[in-house]
Amino acid sequence: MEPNLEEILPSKFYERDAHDLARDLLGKVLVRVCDEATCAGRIVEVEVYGGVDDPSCHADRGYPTERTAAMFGRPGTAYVYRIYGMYDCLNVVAPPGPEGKASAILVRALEPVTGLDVMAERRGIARPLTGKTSRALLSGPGKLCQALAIDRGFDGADLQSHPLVIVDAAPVPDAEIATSPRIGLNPATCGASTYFEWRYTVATSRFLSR
DNA sequence: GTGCTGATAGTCT
DNA sequence: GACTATCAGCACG
Repeated sequence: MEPNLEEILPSKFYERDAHDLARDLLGKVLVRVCDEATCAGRIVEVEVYGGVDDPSCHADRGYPTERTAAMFGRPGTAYVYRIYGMYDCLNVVAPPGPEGKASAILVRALEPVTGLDVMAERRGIARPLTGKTSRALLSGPGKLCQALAIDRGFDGADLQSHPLVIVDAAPVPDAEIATSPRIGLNPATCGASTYFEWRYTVATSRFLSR
């Protein structure tokens, strides 16, 4: 079904438990409006961070730093950080957990919807796209930020106003949602949280990060 | 298909 | 000074 790129998700959508929110973000569409084109992708993979004690969460220490301040902001805003010196990653800020611990949802992969040409150009991928190269457009947190031209300028930005919004689309049935451990965590520093199944994916999608 | 390596710079100790 | 919520490219089977 074709998403309505005008139907922006309201603040109320973000006002609930981060895990419920993460499940319901699956299937919604991230829309990036820029001069060249409107680019959009359907969310098919997310991970929850924080909300409770979670050493893998950047905000686990409980107070904001210059980098993590946005994670302590209003639900439905963006937290964008740089990783490995070269990639930016987009998170959706979620409400804090019961003990006031900050929480956010990392957007890990999207299924291309519109603006494929512009996204391919930003990613340095040759056109025309094939099945294989279209998969490479948005199948990872660093990749999707590159394709949608999302950088740390969006840190703290509201996801309910252009040029970056999340719009409504058909929900994903529970039967199609899979959970698994989060990607890239280090057991030495993250302990048991390394194995929490806090990664939510649309199991039927061929556009996942792995 | 799997697995390893290097690139790269900001953040916190 | 150590570490990192990654990716592309290459080797290998």
